[in-house]
Parts: sequence; C-alpha cells; structure tokens
Amino acid sequence: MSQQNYPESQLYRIRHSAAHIMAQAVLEFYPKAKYTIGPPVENGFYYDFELPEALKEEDLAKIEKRMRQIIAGQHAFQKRVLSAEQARQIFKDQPYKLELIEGLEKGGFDEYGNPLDVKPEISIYQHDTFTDLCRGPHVENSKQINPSAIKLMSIAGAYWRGDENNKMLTRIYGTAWEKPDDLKHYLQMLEEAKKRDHRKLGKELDIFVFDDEVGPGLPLWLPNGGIMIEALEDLAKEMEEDAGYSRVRTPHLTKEDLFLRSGHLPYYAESMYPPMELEGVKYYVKPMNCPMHHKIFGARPRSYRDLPIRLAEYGTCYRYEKSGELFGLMRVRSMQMNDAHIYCSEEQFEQEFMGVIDLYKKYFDLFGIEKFVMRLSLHSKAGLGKKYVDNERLWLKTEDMVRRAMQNGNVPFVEVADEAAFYGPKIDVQIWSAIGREFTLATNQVDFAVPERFDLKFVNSKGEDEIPLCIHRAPLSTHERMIGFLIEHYAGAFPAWLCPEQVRVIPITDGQNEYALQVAAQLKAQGVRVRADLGSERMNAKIRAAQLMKVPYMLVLGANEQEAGQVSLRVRDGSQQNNIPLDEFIARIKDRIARRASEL
RNA sequence: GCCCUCAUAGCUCAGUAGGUAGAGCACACCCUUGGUAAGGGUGAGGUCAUGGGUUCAAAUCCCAUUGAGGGCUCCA
Repeated sequence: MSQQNYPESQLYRIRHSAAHIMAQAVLEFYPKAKYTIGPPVENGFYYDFELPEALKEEDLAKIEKRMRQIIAGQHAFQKRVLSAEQARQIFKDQPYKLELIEGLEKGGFDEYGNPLDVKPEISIYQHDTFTDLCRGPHVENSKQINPSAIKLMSIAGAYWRGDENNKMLTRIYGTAWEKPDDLKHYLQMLEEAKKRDHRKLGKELDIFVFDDEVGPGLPLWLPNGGIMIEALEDLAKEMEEDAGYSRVRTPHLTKEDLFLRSGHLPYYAESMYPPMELEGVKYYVKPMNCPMHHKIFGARPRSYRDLPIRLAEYGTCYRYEKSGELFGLMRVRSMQMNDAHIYCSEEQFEQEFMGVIDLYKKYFDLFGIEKFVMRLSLHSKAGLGKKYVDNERLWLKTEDMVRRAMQNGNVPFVEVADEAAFYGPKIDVQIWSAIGREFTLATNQVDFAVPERFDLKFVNSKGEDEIPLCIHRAPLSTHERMIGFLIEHYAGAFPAWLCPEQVRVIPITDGQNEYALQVAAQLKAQGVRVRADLGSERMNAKIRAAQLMKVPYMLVLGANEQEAGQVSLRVRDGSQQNNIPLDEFIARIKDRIARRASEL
C-alpha cells in the first residue's frame, strides 16, 4: 500500500473537507441532528450522525445536490485553536462533541480514539455556517473541491466509537477525487470488482448454492465445487505427507466436557451451536478440531524422541456466526478446515513454526498469490482474562518467540494488537475480497495454554515430564474461504488442475460425434476431466458456451481431424493450435495437470 | 445481533396512476451439418419469497416473518 503519505495528501484534504460539507448539508436538512465524527477513509470519507428520523437512500441525492451548492459558494476553511472551555461553549448542544472534547482534554487519544504521545491541542474548523471540532487538515477553500468528482455512496449503521453496546448512528459514505475522471475510474473499478465477486461467479460456474431450507451460511457444493475440494485435498495431502504430517479423523460431535476442559466454552460459547442433550449428557457440534487432536496426542505416552508430532485433518466444523456476519463463502457456518496441530518442544518451536510459514509460501507461489500481508496478531492487556488467557508473562514470551522466528526467517510482517487467539499469538495471512473486504485466509498460531489443560506431556531427555507447545495451523484456510478467495483470485479462470472441467470436446458436425466420444473416452481413461458437447448447436455456439464456463482446453474436431487422428486445440485465452496428434495433446495436458502448472 | 436497501420463470431483468404477469438466455422438440464467442422455428415454466391486513380488486399499498445485499460489531 502506497498510502503512507495519504494523510498529508491533497486528496485527503479534499475528502476531509467534503465530509464537513456533507455534515453541513445534513444539518441543514435535519437541524436536530447530532453530529459525531467524519474522517477520510481509503476511497472517500464518511460522517456519522444521530438523526431524528431514518435516512433513506433517496435522500442522498438531495444532500449531494446541496453539497455542490455549498462547494460553489467558495467558502474558506478556517482553523482556530481554543481552550476546552471555549469548545464546550460552541458545542454545548452536541453531546458527542462534548464527549470528544472531554477525551481530548484528558489526552492520550485523538478524536478517533487512536493513541497519541502528546496531549493534543483543541481546534475547530469553520466554513460557511458549519463549525466542527477538528484538527484538520483541510483545503483552504471549497473551490479546491471539484463538485463533479464527489458522490455519496451509501447509508450504513455504525456504533458510536465502534462499540456494539453504544447507540447505533447513521453513517453516510461518500467518495471524492481530484478530477471527475478519477471518480469515473473508481466507479468503473467497483463495477469490474463485482464481476469477479465469488458469489456471482460461484453461481455462474455452478460451484455452490445456498438454499433457504438448508439455512444461511450452510453452502451446498455442486459437483463442480466437489471437484475443486478434492483437488485441494489432494494438494494438501501431498504437501503434508512431504512435511511429515500424519492424517487423523475425528467426529463432528463431542460431549460438553471436552470444550469445558479446552476452555472454549467460556470464551467461545457465543459462536457455538447450542448443545443437544440426550440421556442427560450434553453434546456440542465442534467449532474447531483442536481438542480432539489434543486427545489423540494424549492417548499414548510420548517421548521427546517422538516429537514433533504433526496431526492433520480436513475437519468439518460448525460455528454460529451472527446472521449479519455471513458473507458468501468467505464467512459461513459450516466449514471444512485445512487443520493441523503440531506438538513440539520449545527448542523445536522456531523450526516447526517456520516450517509452516514455508508451507504457506509454497502454496502462495503455486497459486500466484501476491497481495497479502502477514500479521503478527498480539494480545491486549485490556482483554486479559476476558478474551485472553490471563498470563502476561507467557504472552510476552511467546509473542517474542514468533517475532524472532519471523525476523530470523526474513519474512516481512506487521504487528497488530488485540487480534490474538485466546490461547496465544499468531501469524495471520490477510487478504482482500473482490469488493475490498479484508479476511484472514490462513493462520499459524502458538498455543501455550491449552496443552496444559489437557494434561499433555512428553518425557524429555532427562526423564522428566514436559508440557509441549502446540502450533495450530491452517495454510489452506477452510475449503469455503479458500475456494471463495480462489474464485476471485482467478476470476473463475482456474488453472487446469483445479478446473472442474478440463477439456471440452466439440465436434463440428454430428458426423464427428463418434470420434468426439472416442477422444473424450481416451482422455477420461487418462484421468482427464472431459465432456463431449454433442448438442445440435453450431460449433460457434458450443465454443461460446465452453468459454463462458472458462473451460481451459477446447478440442474442435472436424472431418480433417477425424481422418488424421488429430485434434485442433483452442485454449481458453483464445489462441489456437491446429492438427495436434491426439497422443501429443494427452501427454501435454497430463504434464500440465501433474505439475499443477499455471500456464495452459 | 444492529442500521439501511432489496426479493417477479433455472439465470439476468421489464412490469409507478392497484384491474389476477412479460422479454432475453438456459431447457425440450423440429429444421439446419456448420471450422474457432450466440443459425432458425415451436413449446414447456411463475399460487410475483412466506403469512396476515387495507380494497369490489394487490406483483403493485400497510404490517410481520424468512432470505439476500451494503455497512457496523464479530471472525478461518
């Protein structure tokens, strides 16, 4: 992200000032509105209001129109520094502003709640009839905003100070650019992004569906999705076998006792489906596989000679995500996780942890994933005991172990507080969906707490019992999120090894139907996923159909090919190679698939 | 869960002064036998998400429920 200088840029000023102008317009329409904060954001700005009545989408047009009038007034933006007392006078009818002033007076945080080293001065910005508590910066004059380069985008709800216990405010999102062309490009880009949205492509490519009677967040994988899942599992199986993992299998249900012991119930109960009770025993559907793997580790006495023990499973889990949190395949309620738990000694930790990072890299190279950020997710003192295991010393120790391992391995990462698992710090791989929403794709976590609760131990070289560390990892995420991501990453044009249908055979006339079936049968015998299109459409229409389904290889067969035992190849990119001997094509496609090649 | 928006045929969508539904694609059948992104014809398909209400009359207006979308909160 080259946004380092964003807060100093003219664009930032334009957006910040546009936010003020929008607030002025809103206050003119709703004089009783209370206004809160309105910062620039990545592609625009927003402002949060408490309004006396619900704002409708159609109201945006009139607000936008009024904004253009205000801009045309060529108003200067003037800053004034003042005392807290003076500020309180000015905003005496604005409770949110008074709360902000109080915070500024106390120091330590700016008006958005970000920590500050020095106590901030209190300043206001004024233009036309509107005055806001604000540290700036702004444009000098509203004429520096191009009225044809702004647009109000949407209305949303947002909790005051981002806390769901607070009142929900009305947020208006807008976008603003230096030139009208920039706005146009931005809007076009949004349209393009929608085309690769996995929810749209997933439907078009017959990969998955949701059904009202099955339930929200519970995807049904269609045959094409099933093939992709198996391709990913084959990949994971190979890679994990090479990396010394053992595969295990565990049930979807367990008694309550297991989650009481693991500590998940108090921390995690909200995200779990409620228990079912039979013969006086409560059972839960599992939201994660860890406790079962711990039980497998603990099922036998372990020696330091056995370590590290790496237990892998594509485990199916169920999490009760709140209804508004569901998002296509990216956030679901049933998921199959590329899970594994590595039990190791402290001395083995760095090598094992970085072994997982290496696995990430291999996968990301294979998929050509370049836009991601590795995030060291740390605990927060404020959440100790509530969200996190209450042991500051072990938090600091394990966080430092991860930090040093990453540094020694020269792997770039960022650190973010208050994002850890309840049992330890982790490296999360952050990616962005087509429409720009951020997700954790893969994760690599340290657990310094739960092994002890499960009484897990191994006998060390001195003959003493020692508690192992546990690494939780999911490089291929869940099938749901991974496939959701891959659909968008490839815009549906998957490499051949992942494609549900790898070859479409297209006879030119029905005189070649027989030959087409023969060719398809030969490919199928070699393990290639192939379909012969014997419909009564013209060849052109069949090619179009195959292109729309993003089939990588089309074999066009006419009388010439049939006579010579050849095929004419049309590749998904539109290129053609005529008169290839069938054997040669089979050898070539088998090679591409076996190598999981990205080229076609 | 909360705020806003939305819900018409398998898909994409028309249907605003309330008068019991329409197109294209896909599908089926017939004709067409064609060289690299749509050949032609015919036909089948919807109790307009569900449940209430207003009205002589509701896809259309009102309420509730369910589901979806944009955000917030929360997370693989």
